[in-house]
Amino acid sequence: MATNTNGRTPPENATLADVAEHVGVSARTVSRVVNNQGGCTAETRDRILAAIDELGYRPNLMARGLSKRRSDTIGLVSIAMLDPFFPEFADGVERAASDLGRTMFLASTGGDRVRQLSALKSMVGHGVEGAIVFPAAHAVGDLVDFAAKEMPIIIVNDDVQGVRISSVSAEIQAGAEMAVNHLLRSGRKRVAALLDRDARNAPRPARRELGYRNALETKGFGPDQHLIIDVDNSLEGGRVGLDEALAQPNPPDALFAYNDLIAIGALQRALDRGISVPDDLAIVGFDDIEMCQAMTPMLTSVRIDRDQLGRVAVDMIRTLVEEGSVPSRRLPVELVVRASAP
Amino acid sequence: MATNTNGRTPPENATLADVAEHVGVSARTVSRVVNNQGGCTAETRDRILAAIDELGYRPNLMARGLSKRRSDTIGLVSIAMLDPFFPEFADGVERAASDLGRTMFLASTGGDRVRQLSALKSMVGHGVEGAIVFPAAHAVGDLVDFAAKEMPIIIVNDDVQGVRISSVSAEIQAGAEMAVNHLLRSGRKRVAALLDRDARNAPRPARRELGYRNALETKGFGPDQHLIIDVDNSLEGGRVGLDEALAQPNPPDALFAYNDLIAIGALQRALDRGISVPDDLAIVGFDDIEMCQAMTPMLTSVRIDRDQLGRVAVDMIRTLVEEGSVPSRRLPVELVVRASAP
DNA sequence: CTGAAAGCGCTTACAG
DNA sequence: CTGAAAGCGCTTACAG
Repeated sequence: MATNTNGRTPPENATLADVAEHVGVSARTVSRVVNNQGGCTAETRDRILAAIDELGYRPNLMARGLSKRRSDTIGLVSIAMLDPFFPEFADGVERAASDLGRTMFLASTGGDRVRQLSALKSMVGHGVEGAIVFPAAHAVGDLVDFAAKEMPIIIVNDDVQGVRISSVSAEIQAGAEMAVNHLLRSGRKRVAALLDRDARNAPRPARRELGYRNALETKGFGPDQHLIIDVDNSLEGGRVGLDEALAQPNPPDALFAYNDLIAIGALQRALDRGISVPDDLAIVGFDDIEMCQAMTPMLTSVRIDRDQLGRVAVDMIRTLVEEGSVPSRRLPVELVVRASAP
Repeated sequence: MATNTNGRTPPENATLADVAEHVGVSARTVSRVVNNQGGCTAETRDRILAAIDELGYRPNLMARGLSKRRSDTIGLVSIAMLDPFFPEFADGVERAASDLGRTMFLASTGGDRVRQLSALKSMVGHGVEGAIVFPAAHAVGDLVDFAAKEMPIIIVNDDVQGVRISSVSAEIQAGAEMAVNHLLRSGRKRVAALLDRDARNAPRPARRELGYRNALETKGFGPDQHLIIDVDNSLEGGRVGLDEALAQPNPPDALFAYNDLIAIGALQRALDRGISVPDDLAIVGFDDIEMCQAMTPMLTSVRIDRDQLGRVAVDMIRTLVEEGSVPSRRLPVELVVRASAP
C-alpha cells in the first residue's frame, strides 16, 4: 500500500514513466529495478523504490506481456472441476505457479472439444507460458496442433500414446496391479472391475484395465474369469455397478473400482443390501480422496499424490519453456490398505 | 483451425496488420469485423473473415487489453480449493464467465493476507474486469482499498458487515434456523452446534451461530441450554467435536454442524462409538455436498446452490462494471431431509 | 463505409 | 551506470 503522508490520495495507476519522472531518471532505469536486473546505484535504487511505494506503482502486466510476448501466466484446462481428483491437483498447480510468480488461468471443458479449443485460444491470446490440460475425448489432435505451433502443453493423462506431447501421470497400471494382487493375496477368488465407461472407450486400453487383467493372468485367472463392468463416473455409477456385479451368475467376492467415487457408491449400495464389507465383499478404490477415511468401513485405495502431480506439471512446463522439450513423467502410487479390503 | 489448401503451414502469429495487408484494407476495418462492430460491406467482411481463417489469425489479447485497459477476464480468489464448497462454486463462476466470453484467473490464498494481496495485485495488473473473492481473515480492509481504487470486487460471504463492498451469499442464518427448528420439531431436546473455530473468531457473530441461537430461544431454550463446540473445519474436527459433545454432563441428542465435512466426521465417529444415528443422535450438516448421499444413514443438510451462487457472482461483477454499483444478494437455501435427521 | 495515426505501458537492443 | 527511441499488436477518436 502506498504510504501517504500528506493526506492526498495517491494518483491512480501510476506508470513506469510517472515513477521515472518523479525520481528524475529514465524509464529504462526504473524498469531495471522493478525487474531486479541490477546495474544501478544502491542510492538510485532506493529512491526509485521509495517512489514506487509513494506513487503506488504497480506494473501493467498486459503491457509487459505485450512486449515480452509472454505474460507470466500458466493455464490449467480441466475436464470437470467436480471430479474429486481435481481440487487437490489444481491446488498443487496453483501453489507451484504462485511460487514461480505465475498467475493461473483456469478453464473447464466438460470434455467438449469446442470448449477445449476456445479455452486454448484464449490462453494463447493472453500469452500463457504454457498450459496443463486434461484432454477432452477425441480432441488430442487439437492439442498436438497447439503444442506444435502455439504454446507449450503438458497433458495430464497417460492413456494418450503415440503423440508428441509430454505428459505427467501416475503409475496407474502398476497401481491397479497392486490393488488386484492385494485382493488375490488376501484370498479373494473372483475380482470384478468397475471401470469408467468413457475411459474404456478411449482409443487405447485404459491403464487400470491393463493392470487388472495382468494381475489376474499372472495368478492364473484367464480372460474368461475377468469381469469388467462399465459404469458412469459417479456415485450412482458405483451403485449400479454393484447391483450389476451381484446379478452375475458367479458373483464376485471383491471389487476393484476405477476411482473412489465409484467405489464409495458401490460400498454404499452393498451395505444397503446387507452385504458385509469386507467379509462378503472386499472393495478397493483409486485416488485416495479424503472421503475414503470417512466411510465405515474405511476404504482401501490406491493413492495418487495429486498435489505433487500438479507441482510436477508446472515444473515440466517450465522445463519445456527453457529447454524446448521435457521427458514425460510418471509418479509412483501407493496402496493404502484400510478396512474395506484388509 | 486454418484451412490450408496448398499444404504450406500457415505463418505463425499473424497480426491484425497482416490480415489487413493480405486483404488490402486498413487495420481499422479488420478490427471492426473482428469485434463485430458492423459498418462494413458484407463483401469486405467476408474477405476479411476468409483471410483471418487462412492466416490463422488470433487476436493478441494482451495488446487488446493494453489499449482497452481491460482484458475480458475475471478473477476468482479462493481461500481453499480443498474445501468441498469450492469446486461447484468455481464451476458456476467459470461457466458464467465463459458464457460472457471471459476467461478466468484463479488464485488461492489459504486465508493468508499477503497471498490475498499479491493475488489481487496480479489480477489488477492483468486488467481483470473484476474479482470475486472469499476474503482472508482480517484482510477485508485490503479488499475495501482495492474496490475503492483498483477494480470491482464482489465478496462471497455475508459475515462482513459495515463494509462498502457488495457481497453474494446464501440465507445462512435462515438455513441454520430451519435446521435447528427441524431438529426441535422432531422431538430433540438438546441440540449442540459444531461450529468452525475460524468463522467464530470473525469480528461479527457468524450467521450459523445466530440462527442456532435464535431457533433455540424461540422455542424457549435459554442461553444456558445452548451448547456450542468450536472445531476445526475438517473431518477430524467433526470427529473431535462429537467426542467433546458426548463428554458433556448433559450430552446432546442432536447435532447441527457448520458444514457437511464436519457433520460427516461427527457421523462417522458416532457410528464408530456404537451410537445409533438418528435414534440416539440426529445430525444435520450444511452445504449439501454430494457425499451426503453416500453416507449410511444419508445426511440431512441445508442445501446451498453453489453453482448458482457462482453464476450470480459473475452477474454482479458485470452489473458493477456497467452501473458502478450493485446491491448485495442472498440466495435462498433449502433443508434437505434425509435419514440422519428425519 | 474506410483510412492514417496516436496511444495504451511496458521491454530491450543500441549507445554512450 | 544510465538514456533516447523503437516496437510489441491492438483500439479509437478524428477525418474524409
